[in-house]
Amino acid sequence: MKIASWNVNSLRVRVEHVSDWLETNKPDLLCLQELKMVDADFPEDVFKQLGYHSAYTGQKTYNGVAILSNKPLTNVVTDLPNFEDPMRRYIAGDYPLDSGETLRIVNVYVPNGQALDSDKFVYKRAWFAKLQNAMQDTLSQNPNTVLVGDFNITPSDLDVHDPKKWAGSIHCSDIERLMLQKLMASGLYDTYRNFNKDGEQFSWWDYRGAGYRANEGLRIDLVLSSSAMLDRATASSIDESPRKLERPSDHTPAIAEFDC
DNA sequence: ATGCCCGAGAACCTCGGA
Repeated sequence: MKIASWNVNSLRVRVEHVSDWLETNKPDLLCLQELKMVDADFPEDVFKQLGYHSAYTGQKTYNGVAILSNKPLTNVVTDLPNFEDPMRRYIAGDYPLDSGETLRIVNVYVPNGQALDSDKFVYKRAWFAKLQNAMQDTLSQNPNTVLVGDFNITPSDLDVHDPKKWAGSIHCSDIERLMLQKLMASGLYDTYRNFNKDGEQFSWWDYRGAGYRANEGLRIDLVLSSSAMLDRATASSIDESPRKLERPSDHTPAIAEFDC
């Protein structure tokens, strides 16, 4: 099966890109972030015509996450457990595997944080701490777990186009990388890095300046697999092709494939 | 250079993104 994560930076603007990508790549699960729309505007019918069920939680202007699936999800949760938050950044559900087992899929849009001395960074840390707690529970209850999303953290300098320029900055700071390592220490593995030990590929490029043209990117969109799912992983990649389209999202899909 | 570009929403500018 194929699982992908894509921050679309407005689903209203990108709905054709997403539809085309679904038709070409036929993922079993496509997790979206930054819908930037209320639930009433979600283009459920567009995806239904392509054979996809939709689970989503949106809001006006900002944030918003969705899971498109070729089989309906059950036990959908749209709030990060034990965290009061109007920002729509978390959605999870159970996906039925062919074997009869269940996969718990969790899709997150981690707060950006803006700068290490910002109030928004306080929020990022608090949000992430709750995610870590939630994932410990999720993993203890579901051996087959995959956590995907826009983490707004580069796991290491390999994931940064210019580590010197970004050193200590938001998305690349030691404190954020320790947060991510602590989360992963509960039993989650960077699936892309498992298959690409020293590959330097990015999933986001700034719209500004040379941006994509100069490959000035970061790898911040991740597919994290539980141990049981990593054992069944067969490939992981980043598909740059949507970033080359006209009026693209600044992110492009991160993908993992599993033998189940 | 707290800049560059983009999207949303409300007005032709501000906020947030990363």
